[in-house]
Amino acid sequence: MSRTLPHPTREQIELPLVLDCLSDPIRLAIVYQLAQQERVSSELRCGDFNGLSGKSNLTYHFAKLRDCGLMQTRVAGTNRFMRLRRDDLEARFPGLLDAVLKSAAKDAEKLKLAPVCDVVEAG
Amino acid sequence: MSRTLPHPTREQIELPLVLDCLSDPIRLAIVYQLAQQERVSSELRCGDFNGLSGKSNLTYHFAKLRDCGLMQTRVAGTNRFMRLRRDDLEARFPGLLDAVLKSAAKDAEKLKLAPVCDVVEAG
DNA sequence: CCTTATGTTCAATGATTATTGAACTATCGA
DNA sequence: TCGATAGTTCAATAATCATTGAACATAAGG
Repeated sequence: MSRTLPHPTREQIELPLVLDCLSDPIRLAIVYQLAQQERVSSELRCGDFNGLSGKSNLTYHFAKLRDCGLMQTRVAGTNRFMRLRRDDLEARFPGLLDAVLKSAAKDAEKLKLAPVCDVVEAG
Repeated sequence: MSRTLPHPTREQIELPLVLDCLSDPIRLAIVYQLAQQERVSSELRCGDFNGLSGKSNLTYHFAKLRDCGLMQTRVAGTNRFMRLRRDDLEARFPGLLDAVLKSAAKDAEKLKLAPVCDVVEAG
């Protein structure tokens, strides 16, 4: 059916919604994992997050992340590819996403985040 | 009544709780106003926030802000003085509070935050 | 003492939230 | 065409949330 999903424009991204989205452990883990993977590929499929929760629950969280402007979803066949809206976030709220990701990285264990590799680099 | 209120230690401050606290417009306004005032005085009374909501609702939000470690409450007579736990936040999540405050400042109008130099003394 | 000003506690309410599973749609590959 | 794969939709649930007002507690000041 619809090949494109609704996303807010850069200007429509709002701080309380972004913070609320990031305050949920599952959504934070999604964003974190997305950020981790960015160097390899800017996109991940829904299925790459199946370890975090059930599929229908993930659909729910993906919608929230998309609605608040944190990530963009691209439909390709039966797959949905998602990426962080880094530039939009940075333009809108400079330094915010990095600060959150760095904070999350500090508590990676406690937050049960993907222990893949280091997300932070020295400034 | 107990003269001291319970606060989490620096190490007990957790990212999701902090983000969730900051995601509420009223609480964000409280934190913002507290940050604005910091150069003049590090503390504000509960009553200084009466413009944001009713007293009992503010008590509720103050408790959330205190419980998550964002602010500290000091009891003095019939007054409660509150301040931002800037150093603890900075130690725990470097750059996070500043990024949020800067982001909030960008949307000050939209978020109906107190104008910079305008500290209301009604009465 | 009494009054006033400060802020809390409590109960009730309506709204939102995260989660689950079953049923469903749509696409790809053999 | 058939069957497997990827993900959504829907309804139901339990939990938490923000908000309100009334009643309460405490301290300061006359």
